[in-house]
Amino acid sequence: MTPTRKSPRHAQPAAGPTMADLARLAGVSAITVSRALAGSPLVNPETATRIKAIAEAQGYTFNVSARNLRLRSNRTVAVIVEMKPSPDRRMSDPYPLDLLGGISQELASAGYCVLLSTRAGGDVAAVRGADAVILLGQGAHEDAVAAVARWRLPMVVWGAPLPGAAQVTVGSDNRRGGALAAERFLALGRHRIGFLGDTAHAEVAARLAGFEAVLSAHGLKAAHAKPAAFTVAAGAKASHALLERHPQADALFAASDLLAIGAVRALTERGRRVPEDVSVIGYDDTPLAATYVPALSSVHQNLHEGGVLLARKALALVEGREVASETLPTNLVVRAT
Amino acid sequence: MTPTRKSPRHAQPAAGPTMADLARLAGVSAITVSRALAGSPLVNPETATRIKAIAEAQGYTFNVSARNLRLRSNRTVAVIVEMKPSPDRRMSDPYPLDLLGGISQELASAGYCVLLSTRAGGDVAAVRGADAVILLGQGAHEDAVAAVARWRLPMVVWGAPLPGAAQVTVGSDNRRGGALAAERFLALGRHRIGFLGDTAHAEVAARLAGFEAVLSAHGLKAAHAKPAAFTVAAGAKASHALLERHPQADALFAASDLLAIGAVRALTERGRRVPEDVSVIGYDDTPLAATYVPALSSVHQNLHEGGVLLARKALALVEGREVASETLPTNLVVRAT
DNA sequence: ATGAAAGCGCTAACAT
DNA sequence: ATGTTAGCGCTTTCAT
Repeated sequence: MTPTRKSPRHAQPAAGPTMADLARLAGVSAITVSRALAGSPLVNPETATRIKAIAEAQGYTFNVSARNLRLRSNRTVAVIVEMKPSPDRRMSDPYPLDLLGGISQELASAGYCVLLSTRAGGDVAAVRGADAVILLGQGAHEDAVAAVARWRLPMVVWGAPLPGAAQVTVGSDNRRGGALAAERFLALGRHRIGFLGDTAHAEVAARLAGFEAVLSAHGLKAAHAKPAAFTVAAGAKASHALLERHPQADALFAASDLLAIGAVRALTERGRRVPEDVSVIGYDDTPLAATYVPALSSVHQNLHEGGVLLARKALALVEGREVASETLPTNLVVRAT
Repeated sequence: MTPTRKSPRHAQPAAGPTMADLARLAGVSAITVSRALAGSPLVNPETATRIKAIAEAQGYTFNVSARNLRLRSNRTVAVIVEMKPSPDRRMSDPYPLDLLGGISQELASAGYCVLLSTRAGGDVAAVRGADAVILLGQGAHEDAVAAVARWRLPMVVWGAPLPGAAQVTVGSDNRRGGALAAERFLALGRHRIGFLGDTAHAEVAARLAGFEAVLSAHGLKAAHAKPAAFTVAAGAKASHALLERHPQADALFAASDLLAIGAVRALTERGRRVPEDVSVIGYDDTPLAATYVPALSSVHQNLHEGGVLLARKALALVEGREVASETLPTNLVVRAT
């Protein structure tokens, strides 16, 4: 009646060896194996070496789920990327990947995993089970933030800090980025200045705020145009609209490099030369900006470092430490335009 | 002596409710809760609805680790990206993100998770515990493939199929891409043709093979130059070297758009006009190519679809199904160059 | 320095 | 349609 050995009630594809198996082979108990593999100082170094050798020889793989269940932690951070993977709206901004690089590096070195998902993936159990969420991009009117906040997980957001909001934000200094662009235009003697960007995005709003602050200090105002998307075509269209109203514009600041390229295209189509007649500054300093002809001036943000910072704050949140929002420095890379 | 209730031996931060808690509240057993939440047809619809309501009200979150432990499967696929996240070598190719979009979408809809990692992350336990690996990029001389293959997990590789190799590969038709470029050059009446790319990468080798096959059918040979990296600067440098040897070249095919832009730059520096004197074709059809001036002709590959396919094959491997390598169609997007 | 016992939360098998 | 039993592989007490 007493259950003697493993009664194979579950017809499973017999997996690799467990710690118990290794223990049997090494003539020790499972807990010693656990300690040895975890590098605990409690085990005799010789025993530990022997156990590790056996583990290696047996092709042992650690069962993460078992540990996670026992420890009630998943050592996993979900990263939510705003991706609309449709053929027409390609993810042309390479910025998420740079951020991901930083995040991945930092989390990996802390022994955490990066679980990649989109907003739609929020109902996947594993995402909800993550120890924290990193949200890349707040979305228009912070809708993404609101959606993910409902998951009630520790959350860090890449974007612009919002006055009223409680969540932790990491982002480049968008205000300063905008201010730098304005200062550059003023230094060039430009006075008929336009802005291209959808302020429904908090980052863009901050860029505009910094931009306008400098201009208004000099008694100037900026004309706005709101592109429908972050694409070259939308940038060109919005620029045309703006130039229709302000044909004498001599400087345009765009909220992204793609929009800036659209602006250059629209200006060229209208027979206005860049940079002779009109200065253009973009944002993000993507490879696009550097290689474009004319080489595009652009506001640079260190995305890799941003990723590292996002990861660190997420981990701090998991550990219950106090965490504050942080802003990364931005700088203007002056090129031909 | 009989263990009556939960003896709280483990001082853990009391997590949310478990299925047992919900069962108690609903006046059913845990297994019924399990079945109800899993949408099993075995439970009375009314009971199921009631249980779901209670779960919702209690803020229940499913414990993935427990299920994974029980089911001996992690429902997770690791995606290995070749990222060297250093400031000088930015990840400028946006292609991994498009692939990731497709992968993520497909895996999520199958209830699987995407675990993002780099080659260095191979010792993270969670990665080794994944049900399969998707490797993005084979690496020079397939070193990445060799490294990841050692993990002995079901693996699918994005790249070019190799004659001798056993692993499953998904990639665009690199040979055909090369052939299309060659045909275009011939149609333009070009005969002094050069190729820019490092054939240590199998994809590049395949592009060159297709390219040369068409040329040699017309009794032509291509001059080679091997850029040190996939950057504009390396492309320009390699182009200069090639043009030093073949100053009369009238067409250049580059293994990536960035290299192609480097080539245009080098040509311009040498006083040769593009496309009047020299035709240039790139590869990948990145936004870079479309927005560059002159607009760059480039070989297009559908990366989103590639990602979907990678994911499907990975899942098929997990399920023990037969899986074959696959090649996606490529087409040439003719622009100004 | 090592071990015994217990249980993390879930679900497959076998009842009823 | 619902319940009982058992156990996935690991690690934290509390012994020795």
